[in-house]
Amino acid sequence: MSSASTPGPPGARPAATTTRGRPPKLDQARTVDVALALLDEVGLDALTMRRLAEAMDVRAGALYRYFATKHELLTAMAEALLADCLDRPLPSPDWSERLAELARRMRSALLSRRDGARVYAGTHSTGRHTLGFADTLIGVLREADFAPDDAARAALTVVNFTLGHTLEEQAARQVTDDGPADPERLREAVTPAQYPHLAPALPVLTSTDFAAHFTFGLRLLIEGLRATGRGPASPGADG
Amino acid sequence: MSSASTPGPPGARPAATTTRGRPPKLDQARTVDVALALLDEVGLDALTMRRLAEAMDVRAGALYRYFATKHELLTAMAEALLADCLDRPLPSPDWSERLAELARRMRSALLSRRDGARVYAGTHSTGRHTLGFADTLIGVLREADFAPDDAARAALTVVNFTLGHTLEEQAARQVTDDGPADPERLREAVTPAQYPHLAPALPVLTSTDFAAHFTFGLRLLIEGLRATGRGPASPGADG
DNA sequence: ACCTGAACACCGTTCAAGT
DNA sequence: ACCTGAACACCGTTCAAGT
Repeated sequence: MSSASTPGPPGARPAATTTRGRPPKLDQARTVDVALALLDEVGLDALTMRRLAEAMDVRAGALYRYFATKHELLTAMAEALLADCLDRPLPSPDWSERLAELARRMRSALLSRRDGARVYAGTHSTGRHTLGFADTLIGVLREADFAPDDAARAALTVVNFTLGHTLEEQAARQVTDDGPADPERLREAVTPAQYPHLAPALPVLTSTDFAAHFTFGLRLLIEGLRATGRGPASPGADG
Repeated sequence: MSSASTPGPPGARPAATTTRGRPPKLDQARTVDVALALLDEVGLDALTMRRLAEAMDVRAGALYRYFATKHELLTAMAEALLADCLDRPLPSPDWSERLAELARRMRSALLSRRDGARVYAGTHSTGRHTLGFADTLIGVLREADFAPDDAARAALTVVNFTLGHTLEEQAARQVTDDGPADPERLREAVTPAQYPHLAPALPVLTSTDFAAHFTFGLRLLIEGLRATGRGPASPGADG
C-alpha cells in the first residue's frame, strides 16, 4: 500500500557496494513505513523515537544515523503521505474539475493516517511528492489561462484551506475517551439567548458530513476563481 | 493590553469570601497572561509547565490546581488570543466587507503571539470569545440572506482558510537558526526542468507579503459566495 | 486553601564503545 | 558501517505533607 520515498537528506549514501557484514536493520524508507504504521496505532502525541525504535527492534539512538532529528523523520513522513496523489491521471479536462480533484486527493492523503494533517502542518517537505503536487496544481491553473501570480496565490489558497479543513476534521473525529466529546460540550455552552446565530447552526457545524463541508468550501474557491477571471493580471484593489 | 478571560472550568470557585491567609500567588487569568508572554519569548515547543511555573515563582505542581492538564491551559490561551476580535464595531454595513474584516481580525489575533496559530489549531475552546466570534461570523451571513446551512458552512470555510493561512504564515516567518531557511531550500530543490510551473511561481510563493496572499484567498471566498447567491437553499450538486 | 518536595514514568539526543 | 549502552538534561503529572 504505502511505499515511502526517500527525501534525500544531506549525507545520504547509496546501498553499500558490497554487503559484507550483516545487512542494516534500518533504512530510511522502512523507518518511514513503520513510523506511519505506528502513527495509525498510537497517534502523533505517542509517536516517540523510543517507541518507534522498539517497533523496529533497535535502540533509539540508532534512528539518528538515518534522521538527524525527529522533525526530519516527521518531514519524511509528511512527504510519504502525499505519495499517491499523482499516481493516476486527472480524469477530467475541465480546469475546475481538475483543481477540485487535486484538492480532494490532498484531503484523502492527509486523512489516510491518524493525525496526518498535524504531521503535514508541522513540516515543510521539499521532496518530489510535495513539490510535484504543487507544480501540478499551479499547472492546472496556468493551463486555464490564469495569470502566473494568480495561479500561485490560488494554489496557496486551495492548499491552506485543505490543510485547515483536514486539521479540524481529524480533530473532530478524535475519540476523546475521557470527558464529553466536542459536540456535546458545544451544545452545553451554546445557548440560543447568548448565541442567536450560532445555536441554530450547531447541527450543521457538528455534523460528521465533513465531505459536504469540504465540497462547499472548494466550490466557493472555484466560483471565486471563475469570477476573478483569467488574463495577464488580477483585478487588484480596484476590482 | 491582553487581559485573559476565564473559560470557566468544572471546579471553579469565585474569589474566597474572606481573604484570610495570604492571597494566592496564582489564578487562571494571571497564569494565562504570563503563559502568553512566555509563549512570545520562547515559542510553543519550549513552553513547558515547569518553565511557566518558574516564571510565576511557583513549583510546576501548583499549576494543576488551576488547569487540570497542559492542554486545558493551552485552550484558555487560545480563547484569550481571540479576546480583541469583537472589541470594536465592524465599520462597514456591507456584508462582504464585514466578513473580510472579521477574517482579518482573526488572522491578526493568531499572529499577535508567537505560534499563536499552532496554539489555536491544537485546541477547541468553548469560551465566549471563540463562540462570540463564530456567532458574529454566521450572523453577518444570515443578515445578508444566506441560507442557514450555507451561512454555517461558509463560516467554517473562512475559519479553516484563515487557520491554514496563518499556520503557514507563522511557520514561514520562523527564523531557523541552523540550516538554510525554507525559501533557500526550495530554490535549491525546485529546478525549472522538473517543476516547470512551480519554478516561475517561487518568487510569489516565497514572498513575505502574506497579507497579499490572505487578501487574495479571502476575495476568492467572497466572490464565490456572491456567485453562490442568497436564498433558502444552496444550489447543491446540480449547480 | 494553596503550595512544596519529591517522586513516577517518561522524553529527544549524544557519543564512546563494541562487533 | 551500524548498532548498543549509558548517560544528559529535560518532560507532564500526581500526591502526601507542610503552612
